[in-house]
Amino acid sequence: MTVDEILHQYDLKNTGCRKFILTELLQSNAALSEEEIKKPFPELFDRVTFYRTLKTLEERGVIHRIVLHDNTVKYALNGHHPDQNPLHAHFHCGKCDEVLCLQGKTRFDAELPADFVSHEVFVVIEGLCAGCNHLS
Amino acid sequence: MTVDEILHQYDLKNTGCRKFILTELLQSNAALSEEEIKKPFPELFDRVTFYRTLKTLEERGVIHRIVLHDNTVKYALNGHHPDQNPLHAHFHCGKCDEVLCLQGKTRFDAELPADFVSHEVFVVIEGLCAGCNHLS
DNA sequence: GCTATATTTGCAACATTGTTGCATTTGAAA
DNA sequence: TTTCAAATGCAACAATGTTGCAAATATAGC
Repeated sequence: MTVDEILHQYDLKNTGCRKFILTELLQSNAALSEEEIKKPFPELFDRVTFYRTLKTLEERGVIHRIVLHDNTVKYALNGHHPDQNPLHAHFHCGKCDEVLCLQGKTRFDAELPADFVSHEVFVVIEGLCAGCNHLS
Repeated sequence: MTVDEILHQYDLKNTGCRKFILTELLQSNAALSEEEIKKPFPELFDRVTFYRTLKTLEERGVIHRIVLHDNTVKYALNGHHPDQNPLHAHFHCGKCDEVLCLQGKTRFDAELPADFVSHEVFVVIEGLCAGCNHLS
């Protein structure tokens, strides 16, 4: 799946900022913060353009936001197929700060109070990744 | 459990801002945002004092932060006994914005990649509470 | 390839929240 | 009552979120 194909599939114009963001996310298998995405060319696009482009990509379902417990935000591409799974689980390494999506492979149950309805469940696992775990 | 008892138990000075915040949290069975805590007396304490007091109370283990998927933060008292449970689950009503702690009553499993270690798990369930569910 | 048009972008400006330093005030122990 | 570490208020700054508007640009139709 190329960047151009993704943009076409979601009926989005092929603009510089979108191509840049999607290219960075495609190259990385970890989720990236706005700052991490910008890193190779910090001044290439205006702050506001970046902000609005990320918002658009999220609203159209191309990417999703991951909010960590320290209040920082990372972004990752959605799966190619529209994601029907209401359980969004991510792993955050407290040492190297890397964030991974845990697709499937997770299970969550909750007894909610009577008449409560659950729409989506967001899970963040804080811990150490394999690399950082070995170093310690 | 009174505010004074809590402060004494955690070996914290009995100051105005601390008493105010803990009183508000004790009265509410929902988690509260900084703004919601301040609501009755918005100008009673300086913004910075409020910020630092919340930080102190969190560091000392009196309260805990809940980071929602929309990036907002709420605060709630910890249980009286030091919380050893690494699973922190909360419910957020998307309509009335109320946040509840789900103590126990939740179960989470994840197959992490090899050699990954989990320390804490933060869960936020987005949905509708009983009241808002009935109205819709 | 050219034109028209809706969309995207950059800039300025402002809002909100997080954060630090420092001088003053205050809680509580002696 | 005195003393001192701790808490508070103020000023200031940083980071992030957000809006309005004019200029630039992607693409659909000719």
